[in-house]
Amino acid sequence: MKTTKTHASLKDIANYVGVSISLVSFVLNDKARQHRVSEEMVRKIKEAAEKLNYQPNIFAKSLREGKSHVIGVVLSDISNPFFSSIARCLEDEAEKYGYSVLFSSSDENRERSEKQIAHLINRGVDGLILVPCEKSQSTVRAVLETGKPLVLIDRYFPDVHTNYVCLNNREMSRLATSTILASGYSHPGTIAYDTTLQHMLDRRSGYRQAMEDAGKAAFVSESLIRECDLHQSISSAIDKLLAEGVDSLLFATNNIATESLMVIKNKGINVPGELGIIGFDGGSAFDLFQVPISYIQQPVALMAQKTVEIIMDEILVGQRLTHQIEVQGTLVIKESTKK
Amino acid sequence: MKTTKTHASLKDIANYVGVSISLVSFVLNDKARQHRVSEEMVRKIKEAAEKLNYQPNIFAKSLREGKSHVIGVVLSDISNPFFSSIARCLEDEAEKYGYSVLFSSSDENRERSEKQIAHLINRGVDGLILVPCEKSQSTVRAVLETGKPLVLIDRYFPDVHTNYVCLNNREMSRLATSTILASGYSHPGTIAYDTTLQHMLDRRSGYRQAMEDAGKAAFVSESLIRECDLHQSISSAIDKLLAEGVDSLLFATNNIATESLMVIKNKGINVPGELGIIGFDGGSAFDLFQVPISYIQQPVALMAQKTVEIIMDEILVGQRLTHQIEVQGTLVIKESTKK
DNA sequence: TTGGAATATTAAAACGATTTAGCTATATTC
DNA sequence: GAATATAGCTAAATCGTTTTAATATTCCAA
Repeated sequence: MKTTKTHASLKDIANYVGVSISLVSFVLNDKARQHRVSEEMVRKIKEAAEKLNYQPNIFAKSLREGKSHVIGVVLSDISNPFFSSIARCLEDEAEKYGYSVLFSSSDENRERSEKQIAHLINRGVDGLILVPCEKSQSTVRAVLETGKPLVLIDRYFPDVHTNYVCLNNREMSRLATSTILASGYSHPGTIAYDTTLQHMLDRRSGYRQAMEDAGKAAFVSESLIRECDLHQSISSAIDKLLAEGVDSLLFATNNIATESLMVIKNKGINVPGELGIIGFDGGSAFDLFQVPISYIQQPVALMAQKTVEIIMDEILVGQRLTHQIEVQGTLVIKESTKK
Repeated sequence: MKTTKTHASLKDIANYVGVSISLVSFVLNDKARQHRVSEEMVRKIKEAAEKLNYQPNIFAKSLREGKSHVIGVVLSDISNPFFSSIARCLEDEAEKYGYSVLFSSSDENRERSEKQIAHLINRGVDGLILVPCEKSQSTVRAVLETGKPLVLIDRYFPDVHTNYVCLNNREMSRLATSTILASGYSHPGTIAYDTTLQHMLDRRSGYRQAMEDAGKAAFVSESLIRECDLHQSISSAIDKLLAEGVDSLLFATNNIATESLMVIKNKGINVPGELGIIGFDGGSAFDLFQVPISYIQQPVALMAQKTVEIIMDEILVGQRLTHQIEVQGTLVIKESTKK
């Protein structure tokens, strides 16, 4: 017959064996030697723990240590393939340290993200991993002030001194653009988000850099779009760019790429003949297009690994060096850029 | 100057105002009236709490109440679009109750999922939402025995009496198949996973039902594949089905569909002319194919809502009725089935 | 003037684990 | 034989809440 009592506690074991709670605690925390517990007692207590199926109460432990063994993560939207793959990798990495991960989706909304961060901190997370949204410098600074370990991922603020892990966005964008040029497209354009977020600025500036390097500074054709009504905006952005004589496009994110490809397909534009294309982030979707799409690949697993490494260092060791890591992307060339 | 002390406690407020801890607790938990705390005292305490920026310590609270206000979720793989969209909806629903969600990806591996479940229970989650993997009836039963609120989602076991929320798989599959037939395809086949999981059996049996109803029981062409080496298996599965004279296909999951479309594209097969197609679950990917793909749409948000509703009922009210919910899918017809 | 309500507040136990300081014996040293 | 180590164990505080039972004060009726 099962009682309502959920689990055996140290006390239960202590009573069962007929010793004090302290002794049981010592033994089960591998401090038996340190506290000179006799061999026989160790055996007895371990047996009892086994028999009573002892599981330490995590609430009590957390209360005592002031640690939850949970990391909080706020990202844009976990249903976005790029972020869900990051999520998966973060989960796997954290597990290696015995840590769990609590996710929140901010939808790029600053207020929402602030609430979520506050909520996570109240939840007692031991550290925070953030994909910060636009103009959230003050939010990030506020987190820094709490002293909670913090790592930004995918994005960073040049004017906020924090840990971060992100792609070498500028360089990858430059490389992609110069690759397009080298493939024989003379007028590449780009579509990016209309945001002040640094990773986006970097992706745009990489494009411009390549154009300058090619002596084409005069022909820089960028379309910036807001995230709302994405489909609508993309459609008119593409119209505009084509009217300007663009013969190839670099898409700054996977969402932009997906929407754009839809529009391009509907317009019946031929890729790569009429239009060359490079996207950010791969994904099976891009291989289903009329022709496989070239793309800039982000080493998501590595990014997650570095991120968790940094945060665990701070949590466990109390390390306080600032790590700012730029990981290298890979340009994956497929059919969409072969004129 | 900031002290290392993280946060103000009830004690700090009590000292500040010069009253007992109990009083502060009453006031801050809105039990002032019930405990006849004077108006003035309520004001003073609330002010002090505000001033000291009081945040209740969740560990202490959890230890006391035996509740964590966290729900654990074990699903196949959070980086799979279907599950990440479920994840997102679960997150949103749970938030309405002030609950957070802890995700784990089992990779359809039973042992892995068992560890994760144990880990989540140790973490003190108040309930579990599971996408159970094959042959994990005993695991599910074990969870039931702990008394933890439990809801299965997407899948269920006919021989285990649990809460679950899933699609009317059989009916949707039947409808999809009969729609294919009605569109003029005479020899539909299906590709599904080689598993004993009920949702997959249902999807297959729906197909067979439709074939029977159409008097075509004789021509039932199913290819079952294992999840490993998905791409390879799919390729040969399609070869086999085509050799059998299949002129249209129903894919039992989004992963199967994605892989299959890739193969079909590479083989240069014309859709819908040579081959009609219906998939499970939509996704922007399917719209990038040569022709938009018809698909069975699952009401993911509704499923998540029902799931969380059931589990919160058990957690908060202690309700112990068993809810077994089948939600209705929608057949979305696009070009891929228009012969 | 004594007893009983009603009001306003507090003390203390409990949740379960960790850890410091302390208490017995017995063993060792000079 | 007295002083001191040492081995083996326990008591009790602590983390921050919640909640029950108790206390103290006032007020009113009998």
